[in-house]
Amino acid sequence: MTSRQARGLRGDLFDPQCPTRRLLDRIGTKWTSMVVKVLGEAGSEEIRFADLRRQIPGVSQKMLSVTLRSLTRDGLVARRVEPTVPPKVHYRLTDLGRSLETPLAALRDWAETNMAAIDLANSTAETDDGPA
Amino acid sequence: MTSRQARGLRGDLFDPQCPTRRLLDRIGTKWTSMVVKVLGEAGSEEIRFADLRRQIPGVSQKMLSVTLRSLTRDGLVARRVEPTVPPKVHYRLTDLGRSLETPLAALRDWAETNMAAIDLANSTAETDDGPA
DNA sequence: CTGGATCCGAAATGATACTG
DNA sequence: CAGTATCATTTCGGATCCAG
Repeated sequence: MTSRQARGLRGDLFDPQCPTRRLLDRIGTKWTSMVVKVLGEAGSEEIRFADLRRQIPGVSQKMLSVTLRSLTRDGLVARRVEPTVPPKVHYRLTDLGRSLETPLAALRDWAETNMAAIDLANSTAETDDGPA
Repeated sequence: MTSRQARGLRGDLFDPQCPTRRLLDRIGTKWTSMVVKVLGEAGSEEIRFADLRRQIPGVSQKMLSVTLRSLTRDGLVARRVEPTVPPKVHYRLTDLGRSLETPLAALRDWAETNMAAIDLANSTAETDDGPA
């Protein structure tokens, strides 16, 4: 291992170990932000696998499973199994997961405010009919 | 090619009102956040392609080009060409791009604060043994 | 110097079937 | 119901070559 971390590399977005880069790698995956959002809106209430899937249209069983396992491993989501037949598995955000909601909400807010501008920029670039 | 625009038949067709997903698609790509950060730290100063590349260790010429083109098309980055020989191309954040810095900084702050907890959760889960 | 075009391998995603 | 395994497809990222 390098000693770069010990050098106080916190802001170094360029290091593969940079926390921001790694965080973006995680929440940048297709379904993660949606899962966090759905679980976040549920507050401290738990949601079952099937319900979660129903609330995230388009997600496959596999990808939801993969996403949840990743989030659980990261300590952002808590998983509780009811050993019944058939089994029921409940998910909820941990405190750590809930703490992510604030910056994620800021990003969401920015997105909702500015995606229209981005779309406009895209359509403008396509037609290239900017002001003469 | 319109790789991002021409795909809307499956992924986000059901979710046209969630721009967050699309934003994360963009800033989640490997080099975007780095480019935004470098350009952001430069303030309103422009940075040339080669300088940008030098400040982002590991980025290939192609990916920097692709990333910049994407950001430019999105209206987050402004591109100015000096028609000299050899040509010089300068980049800087637009106002829209700079506005993204705030939520991005919030995310960065969260990452720097909490990635250690995520790493801890991971190592705990891996051994499933827990520290005695 | 800039950056587009193309080929290739790796990783993410998705569809389907199967297990406990 | 929840989750895994397998296979096919798509996308991403990197290397290289080529053009203005």
